[in-house]
Amino acid sequence: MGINKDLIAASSTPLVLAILAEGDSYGYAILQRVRELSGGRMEWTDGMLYPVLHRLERLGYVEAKWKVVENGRRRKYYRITRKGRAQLAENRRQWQTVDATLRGAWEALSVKRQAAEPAGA
Amino acid sequence: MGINKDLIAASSTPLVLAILAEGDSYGYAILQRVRELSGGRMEWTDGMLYPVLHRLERLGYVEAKWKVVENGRRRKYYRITRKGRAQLAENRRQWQTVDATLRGAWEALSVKRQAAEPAGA
DNA sequence: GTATTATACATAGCAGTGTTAGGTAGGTCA
DNA sequence: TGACCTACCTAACACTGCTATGTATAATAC
Repeated sequence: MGINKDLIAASSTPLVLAILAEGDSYGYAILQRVRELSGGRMEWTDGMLYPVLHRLERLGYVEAKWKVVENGRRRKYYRITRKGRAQLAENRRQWQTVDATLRGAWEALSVKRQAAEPAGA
Repeated sequence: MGINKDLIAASSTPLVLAILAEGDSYGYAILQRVRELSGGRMEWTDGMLYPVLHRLERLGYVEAKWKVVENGRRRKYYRITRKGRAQLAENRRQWQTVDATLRGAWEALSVKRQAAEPAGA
């Protein structure tokens, strides 16, 4: 069911940056957006997201600003920086490289399987 | 240039298992196969691969056997187990879930960009 | 009025894992 | 003799997600 830890680690930065590239957002809303984008198949915990946001801020990929919403509740809004957009593009390129490699490996398997069982064995 | 650490971590298990599902292999050859499958874009170090192989063995996903080749050199061949094949299928499913989510996020961005710059601005 | 849930942020300690660097050893070729 | 490739292994380090916990306010339910 759940997505394993390494995959979460690999996807958290590009996914958060991509969500912020859509527009400024804050922690809680980002969690919901991830659930939405994944069709409910990815469920991030807030305990893992906030450290990610802090790291992105420390690296200069995002900037944070406190805001008070109508209902009096305070939110920390994050905005992607120019540097963050460059990082997003780089992350995306790397992901696609690895994805192409994995697909190649899986393809090699199915080709092999077909060769071993010719004509609907 | 290089692929970042988290992506390596996320892809190492499914990639090694997929390579072994093609047929038994050993450390050095696996490194070459990764380079080949990625078109030279992924370069694993042996220092990261051997711990991965040992972990997969500890988890019961692969079995190892020493062999002596014609030239007298010894190699440790790895074979994927039934449990390893199940893990490979699960890893593949998870990867595709995350990949679909990321592609959705990128797609949302390009749609947004087109809306902001209509008719070739 | 009070308990529960949802919103909203944050941190501490634990465990897993890639990186860097180094070590062992045999074969090939100039 | 030296350089390079093959072939395996490990240790110390740094990073980071996970789990658990804490704080606080608003909305909802009882």
